[in-house]
Amino acid sequence: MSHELNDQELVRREKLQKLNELGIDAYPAAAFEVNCNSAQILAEYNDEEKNFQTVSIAGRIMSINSKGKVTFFKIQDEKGKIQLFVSIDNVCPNEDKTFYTSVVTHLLDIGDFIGVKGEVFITKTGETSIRVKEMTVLSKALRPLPVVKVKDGETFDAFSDVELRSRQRYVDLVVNPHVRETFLKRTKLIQTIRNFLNEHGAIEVDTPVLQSIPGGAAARPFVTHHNALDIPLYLRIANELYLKRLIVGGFDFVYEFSRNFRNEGMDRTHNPEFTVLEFYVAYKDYFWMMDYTEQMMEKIAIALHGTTDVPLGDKIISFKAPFKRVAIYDAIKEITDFDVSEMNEEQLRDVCKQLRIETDATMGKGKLIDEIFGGKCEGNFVQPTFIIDYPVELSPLTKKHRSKAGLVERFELFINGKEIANAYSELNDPLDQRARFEEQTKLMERGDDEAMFIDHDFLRALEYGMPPTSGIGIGIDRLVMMLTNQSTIQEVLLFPQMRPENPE
RNA sequence: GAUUCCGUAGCUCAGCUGGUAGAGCAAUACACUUUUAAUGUAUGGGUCAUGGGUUCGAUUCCCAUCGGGAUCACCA
Repeated sequence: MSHELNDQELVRREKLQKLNELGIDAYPAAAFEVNCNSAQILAEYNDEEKNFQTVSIAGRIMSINSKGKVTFFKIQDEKGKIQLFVSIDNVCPNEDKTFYTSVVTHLLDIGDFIGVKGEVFITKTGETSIRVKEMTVLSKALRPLPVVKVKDGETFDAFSDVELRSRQRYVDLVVNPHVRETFLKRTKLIQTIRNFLNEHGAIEVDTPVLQSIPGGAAARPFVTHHNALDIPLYLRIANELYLKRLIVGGFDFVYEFSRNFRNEGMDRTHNPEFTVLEFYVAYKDYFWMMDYTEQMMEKIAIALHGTTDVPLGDKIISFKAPFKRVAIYDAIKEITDFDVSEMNEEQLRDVCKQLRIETDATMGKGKLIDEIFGGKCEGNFVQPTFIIDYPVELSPLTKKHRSKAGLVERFELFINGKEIANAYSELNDPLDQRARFEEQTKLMERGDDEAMFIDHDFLRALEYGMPPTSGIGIGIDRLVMMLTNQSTIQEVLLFPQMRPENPE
């Protein structure tokens, strides 16, 4: 990709040339030994003890403020920023002052990486700084970085264009500390979950991303083709059926952070590829899973915020366990005043009409209930709430309710009106599972393009016997959104999907 | 997919009812040995997203295309 160079880019290339002429390699091969970082110095420097007198530190130049024979730089390393004090006499102790008058004052730019050695001190204005004795060019930047300035907490000229920020996340991360914070929190969230699961004996596994039957969920898959086998393959929409096969195989507690792919619309809460944590635990039911999920959520909130009260927009979300548990029929009754628990398909259609919910002929009883709940109810559950006991039609992989006819042992966790997790007492009766798949086939014939495919190998596995098991899928991207106070998914994905840029 | 708004310098933005563009930061040059949104003086930088149309003349009005945001629909 080439583009016409603007004036600033031309100047930087000339500077690179001049560095070369001075015998300075702007992209040296040798490692630069670092012995501390900016945050350490700022936190631990003691002006009386005079520690940090032989620091070696590296980073990117974020500002240059030349005052003649003295120049101040701010460099940024992974932990933050620190000021450098570079004076002509410190950096050029001998007769030859070329390094200062050419390199320091003319050939370095905002964005360049440098390494410095020197001693820490406090300037007249009270800023902890490094008095530089040696300076090494580590990498010359050929494009100008956006310059964001901050004073008294107010930000000037913020790099804020969403498209630029998403396409050039590397720039976004360099100049926007809050963006970096968000992604560090994402990592911490995933680590917290992984530790939590591992502490309880869970085994992390990898299952196929390329599947010949895209199962475990209802969604349109991406299709690809395998040349050697000459068969279509699908990018997974879920990994559920594979994890259950592992339960059959005798792993009693398995989990996977699964990148799933769905060929559907994109908006502020949907990206074509997204991350779901699924885990399955043998000999447990959905009640156990609710308890476990609460504990996990509470732990995550504390890990990221130090407290269970987490700000989200103008609300505070309390992740303090236990969470409220509401049966879906009770939720619908409470909010819409309709008792749909005994209704048939026709009556449900009538309710939808009264609630002004659009329906079509392909929708069965379960789907209609789902539409009512999704359209009128789910937005009401701002504080973490388990919605439980769904109609069987909606849940082809879920065990029938132990006491309530027509329902299954399923819950979804809602936070801020959004579905965060979906969990079941897993269906392990192979005959029932076969019947449910056949129901799905009927729905498919009726025109429901979200109905599930039959996976015969999965049925075979169940026929060998799967212990009673509870499993859950948790939308990690959305959970990160909740815990980092972000309203769009692209703010929690390092590289959200975008249309390709026009070739130049 | 539908509706709507947006696209001007490296970044953030002005540009009223049509007369080929401005600011701050960044950049260049000079001055300044403790600055901190440093300061002062001077200077350069733009096919106004792209392609058509209307017009004597379009950054401005109209149409199309490309890219993005928001809202809605579907999905997690």
